[in-house]
Amino acid sequence: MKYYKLCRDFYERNTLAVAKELLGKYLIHNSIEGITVGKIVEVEAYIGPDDPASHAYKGRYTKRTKVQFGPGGYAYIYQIYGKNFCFNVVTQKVGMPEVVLIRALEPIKGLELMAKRRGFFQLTHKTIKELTNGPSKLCQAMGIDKSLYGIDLCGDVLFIAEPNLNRTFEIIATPRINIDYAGNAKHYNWRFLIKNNKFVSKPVFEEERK
DNA sequence: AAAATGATCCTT
DNA sequence: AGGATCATTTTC
Repeated sequence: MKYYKLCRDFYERNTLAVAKELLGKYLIHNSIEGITVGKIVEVEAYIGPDDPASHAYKGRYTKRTKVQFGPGGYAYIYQIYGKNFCFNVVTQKVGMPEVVLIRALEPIKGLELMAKRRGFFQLTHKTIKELTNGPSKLCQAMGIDKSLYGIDLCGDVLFIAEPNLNRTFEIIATPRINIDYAGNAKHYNWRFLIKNNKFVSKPVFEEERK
């Protein structure tokens, strides 16, 4: 497969720009079990100390959020609701704790390994759709857990690449999911997804669009 | 030391 | 629509 790996310069920019440009890119994990690849179809931006939905709100610096404060292009992985992991890419420069949460992938390669990790016994249209259509589902399918916390995405284990293809698509922006506690920020359209893609975590209905 | 809180998932 | 489930953070 031909692709162009994204590195520091790509990540250390405006977070909303990075979020939108991540759509259509390939997330690749070279693990001991094998290689898995998924196309990014849904993301959310979490933008620093002023964003009430961000783990770094008001500059909160803990063992968990530490990596957010470093340079862009590193993996921010955290555990939520006990068993589930979420994978984010750190954006912007040192001292700016901003990230993009990867919320859904379209499975591209290593589907059998993904199914095995997800506990599915066979690949059908139904199970393929359930492989990576959610932030924690994709972590399970891709073999991403806390052991990869802080890993450099400019390396060869876990990284994002631009595929050598020229497909175009429309981007839809909506409010972020499950952040009702975030006050006014819950209305910001900081969730981005590829229009009409079947692998997003939650479909966007026409009547919801302004 | 104890309580509160989920950037979710799965089943009903 | 609700329960599971437990690491992480916050509060006392």
